[in-house]
Amino acid sequence: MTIIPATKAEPGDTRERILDVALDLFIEKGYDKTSLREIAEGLGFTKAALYYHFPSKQDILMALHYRSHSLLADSMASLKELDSDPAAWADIFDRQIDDMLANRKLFLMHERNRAALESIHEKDHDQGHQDLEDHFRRILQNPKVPLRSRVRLACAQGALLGGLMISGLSFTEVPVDELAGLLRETVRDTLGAPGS
Amino acid sequence: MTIIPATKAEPGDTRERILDVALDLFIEKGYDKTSLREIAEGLGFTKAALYYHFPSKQDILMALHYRSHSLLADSMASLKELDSDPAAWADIFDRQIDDMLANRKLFLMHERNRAALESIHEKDHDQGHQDLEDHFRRILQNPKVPLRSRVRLACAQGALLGGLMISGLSFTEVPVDELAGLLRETVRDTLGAPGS
DNA sequence: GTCTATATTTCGATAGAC
DNA sequence: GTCTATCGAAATATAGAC
Repeated sequence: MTIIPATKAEPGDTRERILDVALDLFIEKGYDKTSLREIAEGLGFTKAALYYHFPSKQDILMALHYRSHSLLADSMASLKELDSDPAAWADIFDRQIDDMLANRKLFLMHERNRAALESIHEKDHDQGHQDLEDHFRRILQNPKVPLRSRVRLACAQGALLGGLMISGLSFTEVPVDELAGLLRETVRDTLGAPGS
Repeated sequence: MTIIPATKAEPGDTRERILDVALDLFIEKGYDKTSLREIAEGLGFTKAALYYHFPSKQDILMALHYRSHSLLADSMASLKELDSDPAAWADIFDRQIDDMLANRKLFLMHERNRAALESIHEKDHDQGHQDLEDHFRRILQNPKVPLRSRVRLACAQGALLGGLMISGLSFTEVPVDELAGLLRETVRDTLGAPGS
């Protein structure tokens, strides 16, 4: 398995088209139950042709993972404050909400293929691949952070994912701005009042 | 595929032992990447013996699904109020929190195998199989319920799942009562003040 | 109820022509 | 860049003995 950087070539590129088709199928049927044959059929050519663009099926999933990874780069930049200061969490979530809403499908895929993603994630130690979720996990296990704050952090992350997942399916007609506002206010309440 | 009722025979029953082993493996590796051979090895006998107890691999997953289904039976009973009265939602979640905390593994499995569960869920129309999540989905698509309430409902469900999932991994040493209290208060905030 | 085979299928991956 | 053809592995499921 080789690591494929998340470079976006010009649109219409076969490589990107493969990822788009795979993304839809991974959401609809899940990674494991999606065969390369199905992906190829969705593109109008055969299974073997995929291997010109991706050395393995896992690399297709990896490439999609890197898409979301690069999307959250901005949120990642401000992660250092995350450990020490629970009061700053809400702002970080605010930024995340925008990123995620703009790319719902990517995170829907992530949500529906946790097992598959984690199994390739383990083999990723060669790269300095610091994941947003890894960072969350570390905070949640940090005994210096009050338990109450940790529970609320875990719930806030779940609330955001839950809201996005449902919104990706049920609230497609609602303007993103309105949705973002509602999510922001809800996540803030989940995190709790700063002085509570 | 046949439907297997969630009857609990006496403990030590092979059937239940199979489900326990399968539950652990489905959480750890995911349904798709867990082979019948692995399940059988965890029990000390061979793959073929499983087929005496379950007609197919999917039926093992189904049986586990029915376990969680029966666990939420109580919460289901009070679901009729759910559509009309957002103020009553918090109470229903309260009941759910207890049920889910007492059976974290089951819902952890559910969370990590959404794709697999949904694919068998579609073939389940023969049974009058009213799912809790189905019911939620219906409310979330009901235009009579204010959008703000629907978003908060979706987020509350996500918050609960997120909290449980993390707690199932990180907060194992925390007493359930304390955890339940924190989750209750957090979910309430996620749903929002009754009069807000 | 559990075993030893074995049947059957499907899929990921490769080789090599065009 | 895409094709045909095929390999090899792994998994689900079955048949029938004990």
